[in-house]
Amino acid sequence: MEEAAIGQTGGRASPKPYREGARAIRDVDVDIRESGLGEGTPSTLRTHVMKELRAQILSGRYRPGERINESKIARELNISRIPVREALSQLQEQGLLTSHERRGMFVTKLSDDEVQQINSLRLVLEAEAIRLARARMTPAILADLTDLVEQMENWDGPLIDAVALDRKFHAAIWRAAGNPCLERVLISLTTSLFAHRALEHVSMEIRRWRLNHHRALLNLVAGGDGDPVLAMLEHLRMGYTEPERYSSLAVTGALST
Amino acid sequence: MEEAAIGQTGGRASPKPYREGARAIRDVDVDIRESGLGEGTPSTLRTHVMKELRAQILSGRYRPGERINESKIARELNISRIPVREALSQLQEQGLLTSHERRGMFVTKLSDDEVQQINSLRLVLEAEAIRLARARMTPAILADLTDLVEQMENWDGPLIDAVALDRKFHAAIWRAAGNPCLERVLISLTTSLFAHRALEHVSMEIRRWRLNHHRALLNLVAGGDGDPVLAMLEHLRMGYTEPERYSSLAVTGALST
DNA sequence: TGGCCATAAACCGTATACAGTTTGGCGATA
DNA sequence: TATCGCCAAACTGTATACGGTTTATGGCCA
Repeated sequence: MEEAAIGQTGGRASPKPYREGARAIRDVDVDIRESGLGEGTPSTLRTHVMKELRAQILSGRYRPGERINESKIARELNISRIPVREALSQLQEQGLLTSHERRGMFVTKLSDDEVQQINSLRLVLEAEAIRLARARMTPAILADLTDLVEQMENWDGPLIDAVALDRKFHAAIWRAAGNPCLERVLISLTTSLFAHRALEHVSMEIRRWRLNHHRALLNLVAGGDGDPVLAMLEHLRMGYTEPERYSSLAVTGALST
Repeated sequence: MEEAAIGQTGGRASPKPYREGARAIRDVDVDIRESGLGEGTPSTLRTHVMKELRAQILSGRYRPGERINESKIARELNISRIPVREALSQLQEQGLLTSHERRGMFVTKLSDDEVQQINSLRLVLEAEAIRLARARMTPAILADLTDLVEQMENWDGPLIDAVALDRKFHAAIWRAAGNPCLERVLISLTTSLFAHRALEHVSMEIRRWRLNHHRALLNLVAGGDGDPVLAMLEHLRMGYTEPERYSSLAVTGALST
C-alpha cells in the first residue's frame, strides 16, 4: 500500500514514475522522484534530469569549462547513471555540453570567435523573424510584447531575472514569426550564449536597456519601416563587440561605419 | 593472443574497442566491432551506431514514419541496448528521429508545412552563405566547386549518388562561408530534408539539374553580382513547391511573381 | 628539489537483469 | 458480425555489475 501510494501522488492519471530499481533501493534521504516531481514534470527521468541540468547550467550553477561528473550527479539525485548519461547526451546535442571521448562531459566554453559566429547568425535570423513578425502582427501579440518592454524599462529586481525577461521578449518575436523551424534554430543558437551572459558583464548592460533599445525592436515589429538587419546589429552591439564579424554585413559595403 | 589482436587491427594507437561485455559474449556470427571498424571509426560504439543508423536513414533503409526497435537493432549488431539507446537519443536531437514517450523512436516524417518551413530558412541561410563565400572565395575552393558542378552536369550514374553530389556542392559553399556555426545549422536543417528526398521524386529532378542551375549558384559565389536570395529561391523552386512560403519573401513585395 | 615513472583510484563505456507500460490478439457478449 | 474487455508477449525505462582507460598521487632517481 505504501508503495502504491507513491506513484499516485496528486491523483493524476499519468504513468507512475519508477519507484524501484531492479532489486533494491536506498530508503534514506530524499529522492528526486519524490521531491521535484511537480505539475508538468515529464514522466521519464531522462527528460527530467535533462531539464534540471539545463536550468542549472543556464543559471550559472555549473560554470563554462567545468567538468560534469555523471556518477556524482547520479549519486546526488539517487538514481542510476543511465538516465543521467542520456540527459548529458541530449544536452551535448543542444550545444550546452561538449563531450571528450572517454574523459567526460564539460560545460561548453564559447570562445570569442564562436560568440561572434553565433551573433552573426542571430543577426540574419532575428532580422528575418522581425520581418515575418511585422507582417503577421496581431493586437494580442503586440500587447504582450509591449508589456515585456515596459517591464524591462521599469525593471528594478535582480539582474538574473532581467536576463530572462530579455530572452522572453526575443523568444516572443521568434514565435510571432510563425515559422516553428526558425524559432527552434534561434532557441538552440542562443541557449549556450545565454549560459555565458548569465555570468558575465550583466551589470553594465542593465543601464543600456533603459535606453529604449528594446523599444526600437518593438516599434519595428509594430509596423515601423526601418531595416531589421541594421536594428538587430545596433541591438547586438550593445552587448557584444563586432557581432557582425562573421556575417555578410562585414564583407559587403552596407555598413556606414 | 587472438583476443589482443582484435583491438590492434591496423596497428593504430587508438584505444581498443570493447571486445567483451561484463561476463559473456556470443562467439557466433559477425560482430559490428569486427566488421565495420575501418579507418576513421570513432572509438565508442554509441558514435559508431549513430553514424551507421544515420546513414541508413538517409539512404532510405528506414522509411519516414517507420518505428525503430532498439532491441532489434541491438540484436542485429550483437551489442547491448545501451549504446543503441544513446545513438537514437542523439539522432532525435538531430531531428531524424521523433521520440514517443514509452512507445519508442520513429523516423521523423516531415509534413508539407514543415518542408516549407525548413526551405524558407534555407533560403535565408544559404543566401547568406553565398554572400560570405563570394567574399572569401579562393582559387582552390572555386576549383573544387567547379569540379562538382561539372560532375553533376555530366552525371550518368545511380540517382542516389547524385543526391549526395548535390549535398556535397551545397556543403562546400556552406564551409566556404567561413562561419562554422552557419555551416552546422545548415547541415542540421537539411539532413532530415535529404532523408525524404532520397526516396521521393528524384527521377524527375535529375533532368532539371542539367539546366545549369547549380552553375548559376557557382557563378554567384565566383563573383557574379546577382541577388543570392533570388537565386536560392529559383534553385529551391525546382525541387519544392513554394519554398518561400514561411519566409519574409512571401510577405514583402520583393517578389515579381 | 624537481622531474619521471609506477601504482592505485576514480570514472567512462558497455553488458546484463528486472519492473512497468504499451500493444496486439483472442474470446466473450450484445 | 461488430465491439468491448482481458491476457500475454514485446518493448521501453531503469538499476546494478564489470572491464578498460584516464588521471591523480606518491615514490624514486638525477
